[in-house]
Amino acid sequence: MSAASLPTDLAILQTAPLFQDIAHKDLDHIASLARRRQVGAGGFFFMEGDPANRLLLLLEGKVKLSQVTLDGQQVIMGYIRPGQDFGVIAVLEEVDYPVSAEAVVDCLALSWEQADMQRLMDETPRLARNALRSVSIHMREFQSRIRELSTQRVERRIARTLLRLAQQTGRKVEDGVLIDLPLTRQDLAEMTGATLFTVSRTLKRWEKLGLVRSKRAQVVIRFPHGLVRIAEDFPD
Amino acid sequence: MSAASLPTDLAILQTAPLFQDIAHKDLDHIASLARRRQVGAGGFFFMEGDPANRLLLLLEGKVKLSQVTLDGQQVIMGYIRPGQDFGVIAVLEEVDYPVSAEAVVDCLALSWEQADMQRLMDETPRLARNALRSVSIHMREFQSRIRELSTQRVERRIARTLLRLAQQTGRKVEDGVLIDLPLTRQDLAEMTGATLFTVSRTLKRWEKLGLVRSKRAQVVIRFPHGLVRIAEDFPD
DNA sequence: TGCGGTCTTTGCGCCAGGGCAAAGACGCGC
DNA sequence: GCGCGTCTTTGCCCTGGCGCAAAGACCGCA
Repeated sequence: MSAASLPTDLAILQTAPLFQDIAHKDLDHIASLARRRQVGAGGFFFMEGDPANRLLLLLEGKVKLSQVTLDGQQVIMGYIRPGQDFGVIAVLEEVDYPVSAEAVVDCLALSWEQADMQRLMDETPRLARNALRSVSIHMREFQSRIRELSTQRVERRIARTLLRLAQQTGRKVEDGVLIDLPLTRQDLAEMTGATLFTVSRTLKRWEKLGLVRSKRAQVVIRFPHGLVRIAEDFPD
Repeated sequence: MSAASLPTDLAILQTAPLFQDIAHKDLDHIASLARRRQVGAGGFFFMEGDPANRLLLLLEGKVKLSQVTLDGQQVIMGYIRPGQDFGVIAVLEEVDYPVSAEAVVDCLALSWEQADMQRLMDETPRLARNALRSVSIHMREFQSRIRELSTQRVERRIARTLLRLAQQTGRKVEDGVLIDLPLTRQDLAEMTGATLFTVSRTLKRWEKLGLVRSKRAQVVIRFPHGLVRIAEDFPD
């Protein structure tokens, strides 16, 4: 199951924020401790509530992090793209994953066992600091979402969410920026604290205004400035 | 301005989660690098947007962490109580504090400079891990709030918030649990994503049911179970 | 090429909770 | 003990967005 790292792995490790400024030879050692794991679209790397014992780094694909409420509603906490780490919480003992990690397309990831990663961090303090940065960045984003959910109305939140997604996983296409994820109305609703219906109506309205173009599970932003205007915090 | 650590400081450091499992002599060294800072009620330890260059540990008092939206609305991200750290983000270079830290009563804190704390973490890996845990705990709480804001209605969110506050800063009094903070309706609104008015109406309703007792800037929970019932996630 | 499952749209009704105004109530400082 | 500023309550109106139902649209698969 586990394998010696391939050259490609090392190349990605070098660009991953988690391993920023780590010496080349250390990186080699780190890579040798990793295990590769492939998960098909729809599969899970781990589930909310599982004991957190492995830290992961995505090499290929897209991973959705989400929680489920007791009455079954899903809430999407974010998406992970190649080069990003997830499950960092696994460095701490005695904790469970607070989210589920689902492959939304076919995925490939590296993973490290808790004890190994702890040892690595002890030997390479810079690694610990990088992990702290990774978590802090997520925290910032969560703070923004709390602020938005507390103070802004749905239309604005949807606009902001689309812009954020465009920035993170956007891909230039002929007539705009394609959000390069299978993204249903339902998904958008679960990211914005709205309902599927409201999202659908909102996108339709924007489509008529020429701001976006959308199909089944796909959104293209044609006129980002229009969305920015809607998303702006300024009182108009 | 800076001073040799007092015996009392050491005592608190030993109980602080940030310094859990740190050897006694290391703690001594850590304490010697700390600076003490006193801030009166209403004053600020730092403001949102300031360059984050000091990590703090609260010794006495209560600190409110909040953000302000561009149009001036405040959102409360949480309260810090003695023994807890804040501004941990200051370990990272080139970042600003994402929140403001206001003393809601007279406060006393220790603080460490960025460079010192980085060095300490390099020397004492356990310290880095503790910092990671501190941030992770906040992150969990933020995830909960996002989930709540996305899926639950106001009454429930207020109930949950009161229960959380009671657990964190509650003090047993004759007829229930006093939330030991100056806590206005406005504050509660800023923690729950509601309006001052809705909070006021809700508390009044609960007061009539005998669940709480409240005065100007003060709430006492008289029948926690009642609030729990309201806060439960179960579909009734 | 047709079938079934998933995703999307749209109409209609409804109500939780926001916004505003105005009148208390409290408590601190002088 | 008075006065003022802050906090709280309450009434009234209004609407954004949810809930539901039902009909389409799209896509992959056999």
